[in-house]
Amino acid sequence: MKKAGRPVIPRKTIYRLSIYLRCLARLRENDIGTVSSEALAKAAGVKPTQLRKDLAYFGTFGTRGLGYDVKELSVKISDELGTTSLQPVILVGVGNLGLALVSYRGFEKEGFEIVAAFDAEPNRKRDKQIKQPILGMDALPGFIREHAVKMAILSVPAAAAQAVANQLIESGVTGILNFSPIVLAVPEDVMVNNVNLAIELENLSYFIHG
Amino acid sequence: MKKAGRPVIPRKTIYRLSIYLRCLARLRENDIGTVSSEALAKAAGVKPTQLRKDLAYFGTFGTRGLGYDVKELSVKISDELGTTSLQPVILVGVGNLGLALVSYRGFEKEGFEIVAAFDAEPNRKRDKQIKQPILGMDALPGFIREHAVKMAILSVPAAAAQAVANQLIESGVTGILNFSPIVLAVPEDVMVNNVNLAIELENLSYFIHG
DNA sequence: AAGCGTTTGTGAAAATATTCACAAATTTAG
DNA sequence: CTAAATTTGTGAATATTTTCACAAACGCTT
Repeated sequence: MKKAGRPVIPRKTIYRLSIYLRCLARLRENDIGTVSSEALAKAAGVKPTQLRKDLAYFGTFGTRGLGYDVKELSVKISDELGTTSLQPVILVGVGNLGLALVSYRGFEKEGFEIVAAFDAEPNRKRDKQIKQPILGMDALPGFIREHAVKMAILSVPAAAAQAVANQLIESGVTGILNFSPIVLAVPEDVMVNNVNLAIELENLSYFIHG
Repeated sequence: MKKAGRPVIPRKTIYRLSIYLRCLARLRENDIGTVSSEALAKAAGVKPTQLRKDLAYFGTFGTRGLGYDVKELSVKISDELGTTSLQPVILVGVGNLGLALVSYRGFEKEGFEIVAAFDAEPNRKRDKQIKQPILGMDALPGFIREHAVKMAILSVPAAAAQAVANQLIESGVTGILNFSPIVLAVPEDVMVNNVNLAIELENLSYFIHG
């Protein structure tokens, strides 16, 4: 969470930048060259002023009276997010969900590649063939160090999550996308993003019923 | 997002209530009868004052000098979230991810049941047997109305997402858990929770590299 | 029952985030 | 070239969320 030198960009803004990037990609597919903050904001589901403020955190890219160049803005946001180079990612916990995530196409399209998967039972019979190797947990530390892996997807059962997270961190992982339904305790310099599907549903449930 | 009810509880608080509920469940499993806001907050990864403020939105449940009764607080939060009764949920889009979600055990444990799945190609060969029926899209409106389904999980390709969402809404769905990587346009009274895995990774990537 | 130590509940303050309002810059039309 | 029409960028104003600070309430011990 340290960002020496440059302005510190709020986490929420970073989230929205990712959304803008996707909207821009669609505009590009439709051969649209320029877009106003109003149009882009609408596509992203935010207010135009918010979009402009978000961009203002790291530069000024628009042309007054005209809008933004779609291609240029894409590149600038991409640069800022650091998504220009392919990131190696590993996945730990090849159960139901893990198996689906490994073969999820959405990742590679966005510059991430799951290079290997790990599981306590690597040889267990699984419903699906995947192109990545499934390795045992003993191979984890070596692999992380050897391939300089910084990011991991954690989809192990709740009971094992903290222990596995500790292993990951000790071996050098600093970013964890956590699908386990527990709150991980991690050092300050390690970033955890939680995705808890049950909570998302519960949340929906609340707001639709009152 | 508008809430006509008397106690307007922020969305973020609702999120955290779900987290507290899970922490309390673990305390219960360990036969712990009471817990202080400090201990519970630590388990949930928040500050004690935030926990107390969150609870204050809908009541006062603690005993000064002692803390909270684990069982009682669980019930109170559960009541507030409305998770006490089993909610029927449908899933649309039985691809890679959809298939995993249908068989994900985390949902039922939390009071949700995926009662049916729908897909444009219901009879396509799939890697996995599931207990729910996979129906064609033509059966969607009828099913929703007949079973009074209010919540849906949307895991169709981006290109189809908006059209399917429209169908869902027209048939009576008011809460959508959206896994498609696009921003859905929906009426005010429909709630959408987005889960975008690529964005989560991108977000991580940003914060670990700086 | 009185005093001590603990922990809640909550107004007030601080920190963040969003929205407004409008000048400045630029395009487009005539 | 000039004027009208857009649309950005941003300081100021709001709104929201988090944190602080501390009185009040309770259990426990003696």
